[in-house]
Amino acid sequence: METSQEATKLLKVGDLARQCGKSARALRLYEELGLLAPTARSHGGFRLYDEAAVTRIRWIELLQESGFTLHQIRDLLRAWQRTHYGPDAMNRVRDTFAARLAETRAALVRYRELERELVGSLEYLNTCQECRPPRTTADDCPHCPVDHGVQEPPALVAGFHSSPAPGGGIPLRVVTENL
Amino acid sequence: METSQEATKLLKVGDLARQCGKSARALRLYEELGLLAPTARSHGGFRLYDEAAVTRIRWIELLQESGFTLHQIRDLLRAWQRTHYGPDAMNRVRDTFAARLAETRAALVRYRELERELVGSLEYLNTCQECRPPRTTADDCPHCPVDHGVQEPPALVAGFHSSPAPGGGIPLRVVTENL
DNA sequence: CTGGACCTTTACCTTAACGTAAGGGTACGA
DNA sequence: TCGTACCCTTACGTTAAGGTAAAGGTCCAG
Repeated sequence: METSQEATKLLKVGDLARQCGKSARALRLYEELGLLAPTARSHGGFRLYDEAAVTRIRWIELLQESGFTLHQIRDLLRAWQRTHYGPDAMNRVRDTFAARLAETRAALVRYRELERELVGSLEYLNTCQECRPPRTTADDCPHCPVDHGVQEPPALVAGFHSSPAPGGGIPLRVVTENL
Repeated sequence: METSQEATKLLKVGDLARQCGKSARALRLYEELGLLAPTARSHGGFRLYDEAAVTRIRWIELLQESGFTLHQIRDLLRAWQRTHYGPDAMNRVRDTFAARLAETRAALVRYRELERELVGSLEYLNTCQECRPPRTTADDCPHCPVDHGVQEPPALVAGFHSSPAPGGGIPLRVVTENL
């Protein structure tokens, strides 16, 4: 049963794809981008992967979820492979991670702000719920019986008013002499 | 000087674009998508905007930064405009914001995890810094003088090893009889 | 040795949010 | 009445990460 190679049964793209929850197309794309290579090809040209490929693909997925693009992952991989030839490449790897960390932290700040904005907007929309339809300013809702504590509409809500609906008709073609 | 209309000087796309830090193309796109409409057209067909357009654009920008797509913003706007005809549309607006809030919170969780991952990875890479080139496992770095406290490589680092460089040459075409 | 499942490459399609260019008209100061 | 800076529409290009199709070759169980 055992050939000259290891008997660790090799996988065809379809098998590998199923095992990783990816499409065969995706795996070929990864190869095209230099992220993944089959350990061998069958006599007839079929890609054959070993178990390490599974690890690699999971890793790619993880990095993708971390916000890296496939191209960045490729660069990262290339840099790592060049660590054989000096520490510069290693530094690039570390820098890339550091940059991503910075971006991640920036994203955290932004998302926290956004959360506050959304909560505020929802609060505003909810307090105004009984004035149907609710309007953005107190002026639009003059005899509103509720004394809602929220005064100025949150920024996310403030933009709704004004500006004609673009879907309307032909926008009036005003002859504005003396622009 | 004052025509029949308000004398609030109207802006041409270019002016508006400059004032909002957008391109004229973007503003036309917004119009095409139903997000923005000029209050009028000049005799010759030039778009003419009033100051409300600035507010609208800033709002669009804010929503975009909040993770909404332009199409979603359009839907939001349409729903709002239909609040005239019942509370259903209003509910859709509120639901949309609520959904976004949920997604935002999910993103916060993900990013917090990611931050930990990245910090861990950087820590790992830094402790291994003096073994040039650093390797992922202690085995790869046998006579490393440093007793680095970090043992197993973080997931983000673990995927570097193994798998041939796809850029290499023609991958060996092994005749694997008896697959 | 054959059928059907799977594989190969090549190549065009998709979505978002614009960029850029072409070909031509407009607004307005000098 | 220019000149020229700006505007109009139409339409194709771009990037990311694949999807999908076409035309054909391969693997292997029966």
